[in-house]
Amino acid sequence: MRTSGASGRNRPARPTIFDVARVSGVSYSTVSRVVNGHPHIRDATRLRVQAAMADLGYVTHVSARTLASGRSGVVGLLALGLDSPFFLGVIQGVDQQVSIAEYDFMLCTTHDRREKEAEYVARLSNGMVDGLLIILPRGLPDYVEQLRAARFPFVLIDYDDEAPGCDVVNAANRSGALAAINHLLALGHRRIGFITGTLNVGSAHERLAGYREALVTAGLPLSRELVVQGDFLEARGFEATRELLALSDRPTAIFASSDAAAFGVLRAAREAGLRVPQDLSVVGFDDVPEASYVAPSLTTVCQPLGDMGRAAVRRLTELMSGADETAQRIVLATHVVVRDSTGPAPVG
Amino acid sequence: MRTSGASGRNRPARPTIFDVARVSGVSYSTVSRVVNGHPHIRDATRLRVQAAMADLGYVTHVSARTLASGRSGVVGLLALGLDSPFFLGVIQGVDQQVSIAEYDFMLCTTHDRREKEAEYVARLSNGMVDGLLIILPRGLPDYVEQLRAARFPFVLIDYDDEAPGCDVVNAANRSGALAAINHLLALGHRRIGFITGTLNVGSAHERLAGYREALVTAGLPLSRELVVQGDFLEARGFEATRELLALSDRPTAIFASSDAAAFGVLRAAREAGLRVPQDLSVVGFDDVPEASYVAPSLTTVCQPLGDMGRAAVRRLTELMSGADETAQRIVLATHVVVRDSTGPAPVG
DNA sequence: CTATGGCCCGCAAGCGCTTCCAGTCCGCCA
DNA sequence: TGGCGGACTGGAAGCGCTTGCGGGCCATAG
Repeated sequence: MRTSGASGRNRPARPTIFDVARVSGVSYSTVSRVVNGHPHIRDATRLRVQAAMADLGYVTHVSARTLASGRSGVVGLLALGLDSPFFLGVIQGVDQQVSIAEYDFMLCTTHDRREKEAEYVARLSNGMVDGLLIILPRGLPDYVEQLRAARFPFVLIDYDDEAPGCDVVNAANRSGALAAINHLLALGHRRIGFITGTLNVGSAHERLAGYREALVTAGLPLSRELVVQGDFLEARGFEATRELLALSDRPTAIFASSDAAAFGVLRAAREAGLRVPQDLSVVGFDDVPEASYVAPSLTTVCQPLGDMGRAAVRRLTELMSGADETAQRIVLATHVVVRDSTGPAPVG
Repeated sequence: MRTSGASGRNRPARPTIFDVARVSGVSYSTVSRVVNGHPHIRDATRLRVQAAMADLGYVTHVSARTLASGRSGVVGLLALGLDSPFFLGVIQGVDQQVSIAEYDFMLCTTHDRREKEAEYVARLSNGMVDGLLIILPRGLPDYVEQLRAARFPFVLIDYDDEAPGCDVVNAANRSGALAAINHLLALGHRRIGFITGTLNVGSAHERLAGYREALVTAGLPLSRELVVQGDFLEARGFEATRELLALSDRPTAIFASSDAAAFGVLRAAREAGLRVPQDLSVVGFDDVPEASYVAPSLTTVCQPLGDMGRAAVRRLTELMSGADETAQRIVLATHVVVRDSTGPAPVG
């Protein structure tokens, strides 16, 4: 008879299904069936087994189960890092929905070391997780094609480019930016500065595209000088604003690609002695909590980060359960939240 | 000869060490040795094997390795949720250090369902992870004792209570609060309001204790009315401030147990027409990025969140590598960052 | 009284890997 | 020239679990 040995370590050995089987007087496969809720188990047997499990404190060994069944019950999330509120918001939604779907959740960050990504993906997709969420900057890496070829379930998040055959969830970045600019146009602004995000990120491009589209539609010129490269962060937002305010014909409004950057705009405006919104209107993007309680509170584009995470997980669970429908792109709506940092353009 | 079957699914089968062995003409155990970098492998053999691995795109199957070796190479982190900047800061540090230590990182959140924690811990500690970091609110649950009994490596984070025999990493909450109050006292403040955190969290208690200690040391009375229950969040900070400002003898300074709550204080002060810091001084706790760029910028107690995460991982790796020293409590220093939200107490 | 079929349940064969235990081979010393 | 030890490699067992297959068992039908 097989028995659970102490496995060399001096840790007390955990009971296995064999121990449970012995105690409850059934075979180990019956124990396995009880654990997995299979039908065709006599109630009396099931109860005996469950009692024995409780007695011994049996806990299933996830790796063993994974190895034998080929399913791990874990969803992986691959992200660059944990710094921006964007990641965090998405991750919260993911976390929530994953737990609802009764999966576990493995978070992997690559810290910008792009070359490690492929390795991670290979390892994860090889038995570690049943499905993968990937928060992907611009540009489809090779491993995406490999995942597709291997028919491994995965969903890309915040990927604004073309991704043939891939499931994608993202926010309506372009139309959000467009709506923000239209809001400013409606207030009479004609010279509107734009601070971009990190341009190796798809969403940053789309926001820029929305800005341009709005201006073009309104028949306004696209001044190169009004678009300043940023990086989503406060410090750069501050500097970029100084550049914009130094222009001979300074803008009356500034749209930043993130709330953090917009906070930098506010700080630069204060420093320059400009009142917001009387002298300068400011719009952000994200709608982080702080946006509503700084002074002046920030007009911004609300991006449903949590919803994106949840939607991605929902789609992924569909894929994992074998729904082999054709790939879809899910775009979640954004909307402008008008607060105190925007007002009518100054006259003259 | 063993061969890697298609295992039933219609996914292309991943190559195993058997395939690599066949291609490179060695035995599978030799392949395993090459993979794990064992000594006593002839260079020529190693190269042949490595070439075959590259050829076939071999990736080790983590569950199989875990099952066979008893080590998973994964560190688990158990937290209530991902909402507060506290968790996030710690998690970033953890993430960073885990990756340096060449481990993988599994994040588990319990969403306040305390009853699920024990289950999680049991599953994780049973082969899923090699060590566990636990961000624990007040009160030691049973499973901690079980982990200790099983000699399973784990570290508690932000646990300010007694935890005999446990490794703990936390910030100097009490002395941080004490220093903050002393800062206010030095500015001449005598009536200082305090907004607590969620009191089921150890650190919230310690901050309160620091507040009290500072007042007592200064020979000032502890007015019950000056201590208002909060929850670390902005909205409650706002309300609590309204209560404090409604007192007949209103405080000239307010210390909030978190920066978010302090932002609520600032908002309430604005609404009440009070100038900060001329009419009211405000101090927060955490030093989140926003603290430095709101107006007025926030005087706060800086808590080295990332360092806490890193320290916890370092300690955990020690424990996992068998350094069975006696448990230690690592307390990381906090310090007051003086900014614009505090000033001399108003005269009269 | 026996054939039939549905419930239950046990056995064995793996899942992909690590690791102990024996080898084999070779160079070297006596 | 025989033996010996070290470097290197192969085989087998086993980690804890799932699952296909087959065989008991009982009730019902023939």
